Amino acid sequence: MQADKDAFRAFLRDHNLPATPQRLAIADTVLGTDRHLSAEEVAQELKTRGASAGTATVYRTLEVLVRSGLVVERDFGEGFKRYEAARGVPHHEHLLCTVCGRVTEFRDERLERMTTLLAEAHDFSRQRHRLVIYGLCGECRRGSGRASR
Amino acid sequence: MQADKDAFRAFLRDHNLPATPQRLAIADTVLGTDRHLSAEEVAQELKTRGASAGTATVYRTLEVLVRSGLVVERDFGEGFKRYEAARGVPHHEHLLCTVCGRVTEFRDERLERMTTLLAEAHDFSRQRHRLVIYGLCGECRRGSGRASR
DNA sequence: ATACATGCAAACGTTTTGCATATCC
DNA sequence: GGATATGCAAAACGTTTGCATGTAT
Repeated sequence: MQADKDAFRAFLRDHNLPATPQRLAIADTVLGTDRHLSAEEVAQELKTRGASAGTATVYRTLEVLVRSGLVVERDFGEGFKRYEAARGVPHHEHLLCTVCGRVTEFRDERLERMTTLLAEAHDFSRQRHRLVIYGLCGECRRGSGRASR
Repeated sequence: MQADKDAFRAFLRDHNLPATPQRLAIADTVLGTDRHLSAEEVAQELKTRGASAGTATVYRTLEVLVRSGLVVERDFGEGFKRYEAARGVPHHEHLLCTVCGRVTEFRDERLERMTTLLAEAHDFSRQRHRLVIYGLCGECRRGSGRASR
């Protein structure tokens, strides 16, 4: 993910966008975790590490990160969006624990093919798809619950 | 769908909920179409047919309809929710045209099974899943576009 | 009669925007 | 120095809630 951080600096440079401390801190936060953070969580995380940025800056920087391709925006129907480091990983699906909110990723080739075929069967040309499986993660099922994430 | 409307009246009766004209009009609107309406579209549709209801009433009635099981709430990540007549149809997936917003449904048994297996493979116990395939519907691909839906 | 629904307007949580000020290059 | 970012507060968006009033049974 150091590579990603460098890539972000390069992106900023290439687009004549100032590399401000806020931008770099936000990028560090999002690119340095495999969690799927909400904008609010990003802001909190910043404070934890001593940095900090106004809400507007957080949103605006997340937008830049998404444009750079280094971060992907996700909507799991929770009423807010989450942001995930792209890590050059191709498309994948998500499992969302309905108790603790933990997000797990997985990739399945069959699914990729199926969605294309299913779309065609209904006279659609597939652009992308999104699968979220809601359920209980192992920890929560076993009652060894934790607060969140 | 007349059956559904009757079922809603029965639901109201059984739960000692007054069958107000607003509730019946909203139920008629949602149960009488196979479209996936947003709350705002429901309100507009009401006006079109001479009826009308305040925003709060629309939302509150949609909630009752969902509780009755006659309507299902959907979130396709568009920033708002849509409401779909359940029609006794079991779970199904959705195709969403990214140009005109048209929603098409389909059912696939393999997918049902796959999601359960995929969840298990990741130590999750599946509760439900949501698959949305985004793409171009036939009409929009052929350029015979239409305004919305 | 009485419990419940309605409509309005205010509150909500998330995200966006306007603008004066501060910062990067 | 000049373009661009920041932070704040206000607005926007879909949705929810409080409350005075109206209505179904």
